[in-house]
Amino acid sequence: MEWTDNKKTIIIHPPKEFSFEECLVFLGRSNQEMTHQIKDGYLYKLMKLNGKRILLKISGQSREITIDFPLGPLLKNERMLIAKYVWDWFDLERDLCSFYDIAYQDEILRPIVQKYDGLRMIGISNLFEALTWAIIGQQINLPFAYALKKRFIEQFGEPLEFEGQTFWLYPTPEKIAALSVEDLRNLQFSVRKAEYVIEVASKVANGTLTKVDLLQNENDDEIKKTLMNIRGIGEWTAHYVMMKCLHSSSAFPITDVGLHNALKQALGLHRKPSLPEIKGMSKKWDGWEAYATIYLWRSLYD
DNA sequence: GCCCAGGTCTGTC
DNA sequence: GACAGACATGGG
Repeated sequence: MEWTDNKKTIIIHPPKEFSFEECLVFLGRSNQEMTHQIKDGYLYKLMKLNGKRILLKISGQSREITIDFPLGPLLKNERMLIAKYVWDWFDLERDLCSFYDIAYQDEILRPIVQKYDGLRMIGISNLFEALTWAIIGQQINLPFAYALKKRFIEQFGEPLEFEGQTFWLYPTPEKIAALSVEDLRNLQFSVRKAEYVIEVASKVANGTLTKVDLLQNENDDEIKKTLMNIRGIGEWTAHYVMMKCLHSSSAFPITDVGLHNALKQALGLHRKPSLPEIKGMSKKWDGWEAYATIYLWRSLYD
């Protein structure tokens, strides 16, 4: 991790293959997003560290990311944890050179990685958030998924008012574990989805499901098995969470509808590619399937 | 009205 | 192991 600690401000020094602007486009893809906000080119993120609320105000220049703390100065240890958080958020530990090498050899990926050069896998560090967001988004269109998440956060999350804006902390597993199915039905969750979310909340709240434990697994296959033993987590969700939360570059939500549409478009097909076809073309992406997916998803919204 | 959305589970062959 | 049907709702 490369960063400079100026006490009031932190400056992150990302590796060369990074574009703050491209990441900002991704983060700004829905105006219903409540887990962060973008205003006047600044990215705001509210988080809680050891019970203390911290608001990050982030801006990107060509070779650095600057983080300010509008709520007041932080302790040295807190600043280090925040630097680490942002470093992981933008997946800056990863060396993208070999991905770009592979992608430039591939007819499908080449134009896309050229176009969105510097985009990185934006993470969801909070396991509970990653899991529930994935469950919420299952089988419904994205705008509706965002609408559900927005209601979920506004109903059960924690707000912070600052300079006329409201920032939100994601609901805690403890709070959600105590809900009834009916509480979530009121937000237009299906009965099934409500059950899944509450059950996952219970597991996280009672400590039987943790990020640390998941990362203790031997390999991605073991992590996947562990996740898929949980009700509501199938193949797609397991891979999504491995990408977004556990930093797996080879996770591959191959059944994803968005991925299918992106490939259809990239290849100029009249139908969506079949699973065997996708397996065939993804052989070239070995080890980088998650990044291929991120770039293909990106190609869908502009 | 019909089909498709960031799928998963259950029951059946 | 493969496959149909149910699940809830919104948009085209």
